[in-house]
Amino acid sequence: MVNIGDVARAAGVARSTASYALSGKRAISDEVRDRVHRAARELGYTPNAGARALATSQTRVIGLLAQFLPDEFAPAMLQYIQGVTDSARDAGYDILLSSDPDGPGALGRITDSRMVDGIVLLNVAADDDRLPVLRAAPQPGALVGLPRDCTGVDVFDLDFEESGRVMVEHLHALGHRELILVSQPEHVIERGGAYVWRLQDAAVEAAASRGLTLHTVHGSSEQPRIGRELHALLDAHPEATGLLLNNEAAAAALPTVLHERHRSAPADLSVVGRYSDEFARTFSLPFSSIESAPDRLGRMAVRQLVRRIEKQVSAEAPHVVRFVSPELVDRGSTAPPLGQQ
Amino acid sequence: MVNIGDVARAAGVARSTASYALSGKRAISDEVRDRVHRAARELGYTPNAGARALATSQTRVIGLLAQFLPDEFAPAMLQYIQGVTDSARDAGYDILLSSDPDGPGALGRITDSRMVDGIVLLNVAADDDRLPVLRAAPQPGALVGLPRDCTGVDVFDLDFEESGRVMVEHLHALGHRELILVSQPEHVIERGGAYVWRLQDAAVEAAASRGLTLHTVHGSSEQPRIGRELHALLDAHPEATGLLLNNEAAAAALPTVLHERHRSAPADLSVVGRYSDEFARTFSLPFSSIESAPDRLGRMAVRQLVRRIEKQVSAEAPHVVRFVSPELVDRGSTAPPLGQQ
DNA sequence: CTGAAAGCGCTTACAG
DNA sequence: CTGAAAGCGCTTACAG
Repeated sequence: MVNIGDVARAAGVARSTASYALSGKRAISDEVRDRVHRAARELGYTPNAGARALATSQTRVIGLLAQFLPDEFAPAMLQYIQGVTDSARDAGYDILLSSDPDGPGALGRITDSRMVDGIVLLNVAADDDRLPVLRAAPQPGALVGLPRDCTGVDVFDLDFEESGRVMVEHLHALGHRELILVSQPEHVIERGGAYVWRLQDAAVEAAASRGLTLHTVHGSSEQPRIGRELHALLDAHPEATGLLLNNEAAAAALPTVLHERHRSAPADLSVVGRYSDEFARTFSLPFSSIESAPDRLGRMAVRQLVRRIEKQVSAEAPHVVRFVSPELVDRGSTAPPLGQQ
Repeated sequence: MVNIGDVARAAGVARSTASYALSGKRAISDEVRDRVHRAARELGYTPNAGARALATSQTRVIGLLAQFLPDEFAPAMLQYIQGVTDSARDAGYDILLSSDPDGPGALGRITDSRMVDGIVLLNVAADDDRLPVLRAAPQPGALVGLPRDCTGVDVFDLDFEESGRVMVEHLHALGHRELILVSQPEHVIERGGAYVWRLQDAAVEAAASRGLTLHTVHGSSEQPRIGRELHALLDAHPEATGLLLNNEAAAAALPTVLHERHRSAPADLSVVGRYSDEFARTFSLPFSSIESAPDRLGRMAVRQLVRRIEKQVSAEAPHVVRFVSPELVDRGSTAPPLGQQ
């Protein structure tokens, strides 16, 4: 393989000159620069990444720690990965993807061996066991998801509290008085999925302050079980006129459930979910929803991470905790309840 | 950060001795070995990946070239990525993930800079423009998907021809005489998605040789359009009693379509798809299907790639083209046609 | 504006 | 069984 020595020789200059001509890090006469560039092109020169990393302590690689959890809905996960991967590429970084079930172990190995310049953590739990490792690492880290303790990392997440409020307020404004909220399974909470109760608690409070009845329940994340649960739920609360879904699997199952009950939204039931527009299209979901913005969150995390890596923001600059405001995407699945139109 | 010199000093030996003690590549007295290992552990030593790569020309990283195409069904893609990522980890390799729309460019950059020891190509087209780049690269490559020309790479794919035959034969054996096959969109073929016509041609031939009527059609890959297309299709061929789906979006949309028509499988229509069991569970699809085995294919590709990387198979050893035999997973969606039970 | 040299942190022949 | 040294391919102070 051709190295910088070959390029230098072909251009008739020293290796250091070839390096500077290529990087542009110091003034070079036009003539020499052209000769070096031509030689590099003709020989098909690409710098050796390992050597460069060794010399500069920079790899231009970002570590992406994802976890494919059996109780998470995989298609929803993919969009975060895409957002991170795409924006990393735009910023000139490659992605080292780890889905090792041993998150702390994989993270420590990747950071200690200096394979990456920074880390993006997906699927962050309230007391995420990867966080101590990340804080001890020399590289900066950005999270998608809100942990209990945000010190030492930049954090990005959907504003789940506000999402819960928006859902309730939207249906309240239309005249609904009895609602059901289907959240993720309970073991997602046990694992530290704080977004579940963040949305739920806010929804409960918003409902209480408006004198609404709100039934809360944890749905399964598996098909076809969640379908049966939805049937049971609608049977149990025949008076409820509004359904809130903070559970992707429930949203994906609902169209079939409604068909089976010969019901439709919004005629018989107003429905508001919480998922991305991409998700809605993939599953052909006709329900209005709070946009969960996975691509945007991934993009924000990478941007801030790159700023830290490239010292565009000082290491002492305070870390940010930034929430994306929920936006209700109207797909026409809500209306005033029956008898109130 | 602690390096091998620190470990050697702490253990009171030379750096070379520390290196050998850690790698076990030559005989070391028990006492020295223990001292070195203890020092490494106490200091928290992890070798610098760039330095090691520079010295050994091995990175222990595999490049994974995926493409998120707008006309591909994203959830199906994720499973291939998971299969590759998981088995790479099991073999002791990390994954560098690229989803750059400029496949050849990204591939060339990654291979030329020696960031990876080998390459896995996903989503391979008949005349894939990444293949010339891969063949010119010094690293071995493994593909998931069959290109027209397989020279210089190891290839793994589902046996789509046999899949088409199995689908037709299965329904023929049950007594069906008129079938419909819904394939992927036409532009998937134009882009080089050979699996579309590989399955279709084989199905057409199998049907012809048995005197069956087989209507073939290209379905869209978007919701809700594919749903409307399915309705139109079933309207157009009221005599057809069997439906074959080589189109994930169509499979995902079919339950709703059947509900809307007050039809069910297998009572009114026998249905056979081609997708993974994981996919069936995610979308709660009740249709029997040819298992597309994305995890298994990803695993096979990585295994063979690792064998080449680690020279367990000589560089001259002939490259393999291996097909996974289709297995029909019975979910009870096929039966003899109406009036023949 | 350009070059000779040191150094990044490893591994591995070469000596003993 | 162990050590001193060279070398992998870069970048970047240091000199001129």
